[in-house]
Amino acid sequence: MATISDVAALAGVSTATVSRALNGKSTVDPALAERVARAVEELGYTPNGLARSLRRRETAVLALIISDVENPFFTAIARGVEDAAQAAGYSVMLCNSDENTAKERRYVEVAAQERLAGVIMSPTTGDSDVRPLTTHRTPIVTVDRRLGSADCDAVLLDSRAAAREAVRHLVSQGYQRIGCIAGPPGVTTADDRLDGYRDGLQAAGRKYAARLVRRCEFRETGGREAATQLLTKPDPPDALLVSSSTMSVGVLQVMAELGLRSGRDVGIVSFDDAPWATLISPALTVVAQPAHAMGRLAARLLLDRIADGGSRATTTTTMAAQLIVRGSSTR
Amino acid sequence: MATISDVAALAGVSTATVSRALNGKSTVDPALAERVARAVEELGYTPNGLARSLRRRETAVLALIISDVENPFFTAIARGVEDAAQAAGYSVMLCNSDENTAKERRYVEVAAQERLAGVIMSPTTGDSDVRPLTTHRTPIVTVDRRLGSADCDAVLLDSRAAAREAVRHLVSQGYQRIGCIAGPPGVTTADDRLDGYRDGLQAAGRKYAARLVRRCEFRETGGREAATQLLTKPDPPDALLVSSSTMSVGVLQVMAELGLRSGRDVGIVSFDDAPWATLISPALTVVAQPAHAMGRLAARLLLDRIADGGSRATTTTTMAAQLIVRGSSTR
DNA sequence: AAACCGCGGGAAATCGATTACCACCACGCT
DNA sequence: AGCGTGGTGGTAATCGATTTCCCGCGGTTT
Repeated sequence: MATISDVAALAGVSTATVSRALNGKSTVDPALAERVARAVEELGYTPNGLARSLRRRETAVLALIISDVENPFFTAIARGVEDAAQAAGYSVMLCNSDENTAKERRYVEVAAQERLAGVIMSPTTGDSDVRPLTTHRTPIVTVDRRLGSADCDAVLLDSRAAAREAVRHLVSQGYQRIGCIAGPPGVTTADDRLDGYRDGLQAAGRKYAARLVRRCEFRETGGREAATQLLTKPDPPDALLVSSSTMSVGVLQVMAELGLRSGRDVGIVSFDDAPWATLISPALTVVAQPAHAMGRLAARLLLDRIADGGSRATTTTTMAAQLIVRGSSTR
Repeated sequence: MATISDVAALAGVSTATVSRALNGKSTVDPALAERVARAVEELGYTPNGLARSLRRRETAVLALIISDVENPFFTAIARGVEDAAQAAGYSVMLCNSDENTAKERRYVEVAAQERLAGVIMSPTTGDSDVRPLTTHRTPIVTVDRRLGSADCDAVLLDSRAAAREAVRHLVSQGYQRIGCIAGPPGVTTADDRLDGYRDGLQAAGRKYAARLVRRCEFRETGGREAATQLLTKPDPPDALLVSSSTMSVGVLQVMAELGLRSGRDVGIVSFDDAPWATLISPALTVVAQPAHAMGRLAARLLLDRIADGGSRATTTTTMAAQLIVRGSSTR
């Protein structure tokens, strides 16, 4: 509860001197600095960050708005962001939009109101509203997904190429009816992966069939529903490209319930390399994404932009995914 | 960039009226309110949250300081906290201390400086330093772990009883040399689980043997190291109680490499019910923790305390874990 | 008719820091 | 001796909201 005036009074100096002593901007007589330090110690003084930020018109806090804290892909991004931010002396406020446009919107508003230094986000849809941020010229970097409505740096994965590559692999393994479980329409990665899936089929001279495709949430329950629909009808797919590891949990559960073995009965390739991918049998073939690196890069781009005041032209960085072939996609 | 004065000027009223119109505290002439609303719209005005919080001496933001964002147990807690906080109109700043006392300390300082409304934390050690918060009377609730140094609400799991129960189960299945992989000394859950393990052995008339116990980080690599040490020596344990699902990933990897099958060769019981627990074969026996409920309760307790100004006596809530027996702990 | 009340709204104080500006002093140079 | 000059440190303005205090006005009470 002590303020800078209390410290100044106790040390017998002005508030200006206390401020200078604590921030080391200008030179202060060592004797006075010592008195200030003792007063600070004695009062247990902590500067009021709100007052400081208000006056300085800046904060050392970033927001990271992700769409699902329980998805390991996003938490890996969060780690990357945090590592880079911490190194630069910034703190990270992690916000979970839960794939919910309203919650996302709320966090965008909070970030704007609290005048945070910048925002990294994976937008729930391509046209999420970020106007509260743009009007304040708060720098934005998107990660994993694109934002159509604002011109900002983006760190993406080449989802389309990765999906194409995955299909090519499944074709090469002799699977005939390759299906796809994709994310919800409007989410850029979901659309991109579906496009890549079609590319892959086309490249192999196969026809696209809507009955082999389902779109659902990027969650375990989404994977369950989609897999149930696809695998319990006549003439089911004999291979599936699944768009996230969270979905794959649901897919694999359904397969176990139906007595289907991955690889032999249904070839599976999943996006995201999960820690458990090698614990199951057969091990899961995955499209590994460099999530940590993506987060780190996004944070660096944001910090750059904060530093240079947004003069630099916006960039889009596309990183490559890596197909790791394991047992679930080989007969 | 517009301020309340700009709005006031455009609407032709005083800043006081603008403030009153926007916050609806006192009655304002509908005609003036309308003019204000139009001016706000036209300027794209967003109130400056820093100035507001400074004046009001309060924020609608909580901090949640957890020790590992990549641990699903903690992200489930985060979900619970967020659900309760959102419902009450609060935002959550999620901070990852990474089991690192220095990072934790930093976030504690940031929370104190930013005058956040309250803090929920799982302290990295029992005597983490939270003085910056206590001097400001910022309410604290600990979750999952206790804090020796401050008197605050706590939401815990009865780790000791759960560990005892797990050992009892392993004994009943006929395992003879039951080992334990526990977390680092000083972390309350780690110590509690180890105590429960000893209780369980004692209750079964078994002797505690240090060579069957390893302490390591709550991570995959920790689990790998501990399992490697325990399982590659002569007279290895024929069952293991593992203190987290993250550790179990490492343990199961090592077992696969050594050609050991869980259940038959080495009985395994792990804390935390992971989504992949039923995907592996045999399925993993777990001590399920009500993480989401723990988070929700912690947030409610904190919000109560914020509301009533900290008059209520502190409480400690201990929740029960549930042993879910699957194949990894039966022969 | 005087006194009183309630209410809407403006002027200015306030929250707690940082910082622009200025006064002062000691020192060195011409 | 007189005059910059550079280093210190105090006074007060400032950031952008909220809130206290007070004034004026219309209506009611006595």
